[in-house]
Amino acid sequence: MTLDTRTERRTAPLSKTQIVEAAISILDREGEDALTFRALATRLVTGSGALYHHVASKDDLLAAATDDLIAHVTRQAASEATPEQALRTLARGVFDTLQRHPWIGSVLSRDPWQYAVVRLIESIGQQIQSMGVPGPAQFNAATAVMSFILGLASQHASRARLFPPGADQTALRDVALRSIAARWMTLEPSEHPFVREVAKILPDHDDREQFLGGVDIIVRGLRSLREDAMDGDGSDFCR
Amino acid sequence: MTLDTRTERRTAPLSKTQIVEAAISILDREGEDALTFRALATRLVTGSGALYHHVASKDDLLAAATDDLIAHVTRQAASEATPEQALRTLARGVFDTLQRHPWIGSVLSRDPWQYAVVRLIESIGQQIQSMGVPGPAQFNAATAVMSFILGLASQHASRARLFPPGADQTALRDVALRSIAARWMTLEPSEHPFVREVAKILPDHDDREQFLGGVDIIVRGLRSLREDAMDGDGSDFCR
DNA sequence: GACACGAATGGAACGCCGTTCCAAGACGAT
DNA sequence: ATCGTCTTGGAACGGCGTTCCATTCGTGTC
Repeated sequence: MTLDTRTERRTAPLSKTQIVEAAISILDREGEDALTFRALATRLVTGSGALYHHVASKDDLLAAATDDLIAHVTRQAASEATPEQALRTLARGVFDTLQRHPWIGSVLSRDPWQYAVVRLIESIGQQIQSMGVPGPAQFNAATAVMSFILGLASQHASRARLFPPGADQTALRDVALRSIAARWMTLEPSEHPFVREVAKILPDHDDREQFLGGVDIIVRGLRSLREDAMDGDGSDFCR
Repeated sequence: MTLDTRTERRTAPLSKTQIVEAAISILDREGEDALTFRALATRLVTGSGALYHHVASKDDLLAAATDDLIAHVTRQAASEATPEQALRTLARGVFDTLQRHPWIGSVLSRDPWQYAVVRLIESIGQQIQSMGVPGPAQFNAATAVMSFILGLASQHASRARLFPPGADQTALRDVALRSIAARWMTLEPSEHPFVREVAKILPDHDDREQFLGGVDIIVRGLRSLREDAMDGDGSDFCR
């Protein structure tokens, strides 16, 4: 018997870029959980099986989408005057990209060897080299910065899981922070002096400022590392 | 009609601690993916439905398991002489715990407001206060350290996903690192000078040393922060 | 001691997922 | 025109977290 219910075949062929773009759009507009091969197939007016001819797996798809966006960030950082500036630009760029596409956080922290991460390490490492961090410490320093960024990434990822896109993000964030601060205030005071102190300023804090504050601490640490190395060379400026 | 196939009811009652312990044991011995409510029910000789009377969801279960283990780490750090020592002990403790129970990494990075994370922030924050970091910067500093630790956590989590437990971990790690280094060496040299340099030392590096190196950088940054604040008080020692 | 009733139990069922399979169309080379 | 290869898309598979619910146990009340 013939299947007369079979739908028409598409005329224009599918392509990986096309699929990746559709995936990014779904992720941005409907959140991480909304990206399924069924949903993607519906949006591209095809079947889920067809997608597997262009994309090896869901992880492959997510890695490709993430790499697209991270590549854009590292390109920006490459054109800064001083290495410290470049490092800050890179950090800011990652922050803003995570803000706009928070699902990237999940992907970045899923596999530290994916190309998007290699891109970031390369970019960070080049700046650390130019900063004059001594050779053997360069790798440590670069991975420390990378770890810090990945930590940020996972925070953004769970923020996105908490409030999927659509609603007024800033309002939701405000409510959520207030409720967390309230919960923290109910904790045993003698065991949680710090957290209870923090709870007071939590609702008013600025994520971005806080992140850049962290970057500043690390940059200071790197400077200190370099100066200690220079001390060894007899170039102690403080004497 | 009566169902004669129905199995016997258990005599000793279930409890949340019992369930959490069984979950930890499965996670440690068979890996993250092996923990399913079906597997857990089989191991505890019960049905999956019964578990939901003691545990709200899988996330709840994972959070409870993680909190158990993290609480142990923060308790250790609390009894150190100097705050810098305590910070290092905390970091070392987290590292070693992640090494033994790498699935914790996934859980920690899933939800930054779970109690295990609050425990860590409190512990970090107390040390940062004693270090004399100026008030307004304390929160930034604590979350920076937390971010760094979460970054480490996510790296461990994906290591665990890469090689589920059972096999010879160190041998597998060695092979994996060598293959990654080899892949990095095939990258376009002009665009990846740093990563290709790193590839040479990658197979021989020590994760733990590297992590502690990162902690050192951050501690240096914190010292620098404190000294700048003291400068403002006229206590500049370098003049 | 009989009874009622809430809590605990455990197995079946639901809805969804990523992935695989494969019959059927499209199309270039011969 | 015919064949072989690549692409398509829908159905099917196995497994997941979770929900549902008939059954059973333990306990307080009369």
